[in-house]
Amino acid sequence: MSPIWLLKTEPDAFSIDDLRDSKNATSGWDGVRNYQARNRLRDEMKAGDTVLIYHSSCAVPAIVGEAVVTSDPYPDPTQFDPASDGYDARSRQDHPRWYQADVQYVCHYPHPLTLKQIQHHPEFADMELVVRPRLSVQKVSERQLQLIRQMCQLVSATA
DNA sequence: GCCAACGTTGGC
DNA sequence: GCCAACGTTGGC
Repeated sequence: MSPIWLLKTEPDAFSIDDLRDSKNATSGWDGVRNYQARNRLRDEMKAGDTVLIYHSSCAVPAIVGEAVVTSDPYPDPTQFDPASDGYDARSRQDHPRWYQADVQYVCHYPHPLTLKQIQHHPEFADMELVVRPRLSVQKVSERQLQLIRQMCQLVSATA
């Protein structure tokens, strides 16, 4: 079974609204600069995978909606761009260090699931968001996905 | 803005 | 390969 992903983003930098408003409602999920997150993205992410979008470092940290992976992983071009925050002088064109995948907007949740709700619900006690909050590419179980959709009053997403 | 957690770097 | 110093993340 393909994994369900939770991708963290700071809405001040790139929010789910920004994703929705991107061309074709699709954007490369660039800027992952952590090896564990990179390994997951590069080695396990596949086109068609379901994505939950999480807003961090903001007034109300929460899972705010869904997206879908629309490409297999490929090298993050910002690592080669000296003008980019994501620039990495150690990256070589023939040996990229950082990867990304394309992600397409699916929906906003009518009622985002706040971190506070997640922390207080026993079903989410073993969620990576709770146990390893800093990892920026997380996995969510099918059971947790269904519960998240229920709690956000979205029974079925059109993915 | 603070600070705890934790990932990365680099000297040895 | 160890580990201290340092940098970053992200909730509060």
